[in-house]
Amino acid sequence: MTAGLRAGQVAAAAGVGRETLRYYERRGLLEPTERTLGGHRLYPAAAVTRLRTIKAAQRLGFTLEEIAELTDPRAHRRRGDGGLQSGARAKLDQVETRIADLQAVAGLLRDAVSAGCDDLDVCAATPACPLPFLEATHPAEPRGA
Amino acid sequence: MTAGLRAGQVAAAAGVGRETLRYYERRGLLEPTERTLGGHRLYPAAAVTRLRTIKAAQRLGFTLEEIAELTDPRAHRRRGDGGLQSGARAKLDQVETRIADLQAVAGLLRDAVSAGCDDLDVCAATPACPLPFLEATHPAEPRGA
DNA sequence: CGTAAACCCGTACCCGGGTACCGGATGCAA
DNA sequence: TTGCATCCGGTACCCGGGTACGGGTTTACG
Repeated sequence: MTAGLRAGQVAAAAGVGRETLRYYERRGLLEPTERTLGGHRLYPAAAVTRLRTIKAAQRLGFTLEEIAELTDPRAHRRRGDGGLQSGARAKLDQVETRIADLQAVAGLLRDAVSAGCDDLDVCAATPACPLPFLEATHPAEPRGA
Repeated sequence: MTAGLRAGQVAAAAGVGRETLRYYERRGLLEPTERTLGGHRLYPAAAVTRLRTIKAAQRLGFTLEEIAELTDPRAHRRRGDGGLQSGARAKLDQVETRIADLQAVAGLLRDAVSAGCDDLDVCAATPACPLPFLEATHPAEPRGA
């Protein structure tokens, strides 16, 4: 029966902004809380843990939507169906693919540097230019550097 | 003195949408073209090359803004100042950092899988959980997976 | 010359993950 | 009880890289 934490306390404890709490509630990442008579939210202490969990998952590369789906108790996953396990494996695949892409990009950048490529437009015209001017091998993957 | 290519021809040849041509022109990536009397754009053949160059640079992880800056002939770089060289080296650094981050993430995901972590909220409460619930080591880097 | 396709411009919308702003209402302590 | 901190809800804005829409021209072909 803890009296409940105020929004600002939870936010400070979890290292997020107060607005973020409302945002996560809208997104279904935090359950709607108890309220005071006046309508102010009262969070259980577990909410702080929950927020840390969310942040940890984000650092692992999960989107908020994925986190909501993987950890929503109401969702269509049954207890112990290994939702997180398979989610983590799938995410690991994505991350590894992404690493491979970036390693290819790094290779190209090294080539461009060592080829002494000074001007993209000029370089594009020389046959020695190592850069791939072909149509996107797979489209626009490495964008968010 | 080629007569000039129509927007649709250039777009098709470069594998981009027609809207993208206008967008790039607004962004300063394509120079304003000649126009017909009626106001339709007439592109030189080089525009297609230019677009491929832009796409290649994007694949290397440059943003449109960086590309504009690195390849704008009017910009403050003088001919042969190696702007692209140093740009490529800087970008290479960024990419390598990103790879390292992602490798750390992949390691954590592997840990989470092999630890049999089934439920984030539960796992977070156990001391055996390998996930970092500390405050962001460096904030939110691996987001764009 | 008629008609359909291509093109023009401006604007709004999309994704993800928040942040900022606002006026008004509440909570808490002195 | 008063005064100030906190909180409420709704909405708008930010980043990057485009895409979509819609009404009005213009061009090209038969």
